[in-house]
Formats: sequence, C-alpha cells, structure tokens
Amino acid sequence: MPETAPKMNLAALLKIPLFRSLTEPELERIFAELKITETRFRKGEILAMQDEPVTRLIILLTGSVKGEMTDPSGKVAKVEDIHAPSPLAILFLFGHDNRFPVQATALGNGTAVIIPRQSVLRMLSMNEILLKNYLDISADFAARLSRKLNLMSFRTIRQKVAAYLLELSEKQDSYTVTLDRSKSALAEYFGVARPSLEREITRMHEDGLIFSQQKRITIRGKQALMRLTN
Amino acid sequence: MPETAPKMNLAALLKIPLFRSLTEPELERIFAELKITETRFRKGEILAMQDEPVTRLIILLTGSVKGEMTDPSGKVAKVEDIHAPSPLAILFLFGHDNRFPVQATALGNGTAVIIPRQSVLRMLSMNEILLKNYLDISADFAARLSRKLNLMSFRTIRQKVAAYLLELSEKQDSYTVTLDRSKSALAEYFGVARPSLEREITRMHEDGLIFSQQKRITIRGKQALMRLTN
DNA sequence: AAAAACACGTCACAAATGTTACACTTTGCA
DNA sequence: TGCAAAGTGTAACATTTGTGACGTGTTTTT
Repeated sequence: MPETAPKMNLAALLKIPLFRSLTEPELERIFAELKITETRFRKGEILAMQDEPVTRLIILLTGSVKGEMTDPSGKVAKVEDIHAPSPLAILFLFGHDNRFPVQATALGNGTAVIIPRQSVLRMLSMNEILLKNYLDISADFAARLSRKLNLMSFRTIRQKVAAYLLELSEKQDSYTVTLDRSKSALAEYFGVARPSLEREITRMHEDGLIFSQQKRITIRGKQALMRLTN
Repeated sequence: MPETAPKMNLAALLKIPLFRSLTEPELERIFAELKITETRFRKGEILAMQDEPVTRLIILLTGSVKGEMTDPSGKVAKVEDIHAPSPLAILFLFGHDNRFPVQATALGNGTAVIIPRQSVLRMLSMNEILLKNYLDISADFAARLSRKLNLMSFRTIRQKVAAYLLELSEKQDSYTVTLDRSKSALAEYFGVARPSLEREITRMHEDGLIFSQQKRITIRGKQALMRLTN
C-alpha cells in the first residue's frame, strides 16, 4: 500500500500539463476541496491491475511504470512504458465498464497523484482552464491511438514504413529523418518480425524509394511513398 | 451551405445521449447562452472535409453519414458509417492540431446540431451532468478504438477470429454466437481478404475449435481459443 | 417472375511475412 | 579500457495470407 505524503508540492504540480496555466492560489483552492492524495511508490510496486475497473485518475509525477498485458497462461504479451509526467489510462476513467488494459508496475521509485473519479468531475467543473487541459490531454491520447490504428490497418510492411516515414518527415520537417526508435522497437511497434522489417527496408532502398543507413533514412520517392499509403 | 432552423426542438434533444438526464429548463438555459445551431442537410452534402481542423462539434440528430478516407490519387480507401444520434469526431474536438480523419458525406437527408468548440467548453462548465455525459461518450469511443487496435495487433487471422468470438460470446452470454456482421464485412473489419477469412474459419472448424454454420458459430474449445489470444 | 446484386464456400497459385540462425557492430557500464 | 548486452544486417526455409476465379444459393430490384 502506498503511503500518503503529508503535504503536496503545489509548485511542482503546476508544471505538469494537466495543471498548466493555473495560478497557485487557484490550485490550492481546488485541492482544498477535493480528495486528492500524493503517494510514493517503490520499484516493482503495482499501481494498477489489469482488468481492474478504473475508478481513479493516477498521474505520475516522477518515475516511470511499465504496462504489461498478461494472458490467461501468465505470459507477458505486450508492453509499453509510461514516463512522468503522464496520466495512466486517462481515456478509460469514464465510460461504461472501463478497465485498465494493462497491469502497471513501477520501474523505479517515484511519486504519483491519485484523484477519485468523482473528484476529477468536480475539479473539471470548477475551472475552465483545467477542463480544457484535461480535454486536450485526452484528445492527444486519442489521436495517438487513432494514428497507430491507422498504421496497423495497412496490410503490408512497406505501407507501414511509408506511412511512418512520411509522418516523421513532416514532424522533423526534412526529407532526411532520424528514426525515433531502434529498428527492433519499430518492428515491435508495427507488430512484425524484426528481420521482416529489415528486409523490407533493404528492398525499399534497392527500389530507390529511400536511402537507408543506420538510424538515418532519406526519402527519395515521396510521391511513390504517398501512393503506397492508400 | 446548410440552412439554420429557426427554432430548436428541445424535447428531441433531451433524448440524445449527450443531453440525457438534463431537465428541459436547464437545457434551455444552456442553449440561450451559447452559439448553437441546428441545421438540415441533404443527401450528398459534405458535413466535414478530410484533414479539416475540427473546430466545432457536429451531432447527428437524424439521418446518417458515411466517412470516407480518400488518398492523394483520389481513390476511396476506408469507409465507416455513422448513424444518428451520434457525434462526429468527438475525440478530435480538442487537442493540438486535430483534424477530421475522414470526409463526412450525408447518406440521406437529416439534421444536426453544431456547437463551436468554445461553446462546448462553456457548456460543459455549466453543468456537471452534461460534463459527465460528454466524458462518458468520449470514453466509450476511445474504448472502441482501443478494442479495435487490440484486435488489429494480433498477427494471424486465427487470433483475430478467436478474440472476436470470445468477445461476442461474452456480450451475447452464450457459447453459440450469431455474427453481428456478414463474413465479408468481418473480413474487411479485420483488414484481411475475404477468402482468407473463410479458409481460416474452415480450418478452425476442422481443428475442432469451433462449429461453424452460416452466421452462427459455436465455440467448442474455449480454453484453446483463449490460449491463442496471447 | 425474371433479373440483378450480393454473400458464401472453395480452389490453385502467387506473394508476403515469420522463423531460426549466425556474424558483425554499437552502446552502456564496470 | 574492456566486457557484456543490445542492436543490426542477412540468409535459407517454412508458414500464412492474398489474388483471381468459379459455381452456388439467397436476397433485392424491376
């Protein structure tokens, strides 16, 4: 059981996205009225169980957790790491019968703020800036989900690579992009075998679509890549 | 350009999920203060363009629209139909640089309520029930997204079928389920070729995992199916 | 009632991807 | 600095999935 800290560091809270643009007195007023606790957790501690109903918002202030999806036979299936400052499962706090999709285990010591669902509701009602922050954060998570779903709905690896590179190229505003993950991690993100991804990148290089060396890839045939992502 | 109706039917609005559990006077008070318009649209009319920034909430009251994703070459890629009463792109109303993922075209005549983003924010601040409704609706959409992403992240068709059947079996509370889509539609939902899906279903039947006849499928090896969805 | 459109089941063959294995390079850390 | 761990590139072979085609039955339209 996590221990409750006696006092909260409001100044630190103001720096996390959810409370951005609030004034310290305003935040103090909100916290005074609500059931909000700050807890410290240790490495290996379980912050949330898989399939447990989401009844509270957990916001990592420091530290990080790994999200593990375990199957009936007990093997770990899919993992995702979450680093502070970030909320856990914010998209699943409301709605009907929403549960944690993964088990959240602390990767190291850290701290988190825990706010019961009802208090979140009250809190958002009290301050419009806070409400907008919350909606923005939720929307950004949803957009990430949607982007990934879009990616996964491409059938061939070549299409996924094309879509990923075009997106990276826009974000980094250059035809030469630096991969933001290792190729192994990218293969896992795509849900394909690593050698299969390597082979496809090699072929795209041979076909003149891209120029690939290590983590840097240059787009040569932008039009052709775009035609792939139909 | 859609024409603005002179007067709104509040009683009808109270029946849509977003305004559920509100009183008529309350709703009247909210609408009086905000910029909300009701519009009528005709078959073929475009309600939202793909990649257009989402600056307003569009809620279908009657009728339905098709969502089409068109690629640079102009071909239609993926479609999804939305039926009243339902909001369009509610998950993308807030957040940074969020745009309509599809073009929304009316399938027939109908009506919709349009609320600018700023008004949505004000509206949600004014009434806690409304806020909860909004968050619940958003969360349910996010959950659907998440479920589909989970499905798409299974590599083999057999795994997808297993996961889909297990979920249907829970929802219909029976080992014998009736598919809620045609097998063609299911293949499209899975993002696989129709004959490939048929073949896999046949094989799973042969392997004793399921008993398949037409739209009805009976689960024979629940344990085995669960082991597949790792 | 006839015609058209659609869903279904199946097949042979082509293409894409996964698996396993090995050698080499880079990175991180003691 | 040097060692261990992680990441990378590549190959041969196995497996899965896609493609195109065909015939059948059922529903919808005319």
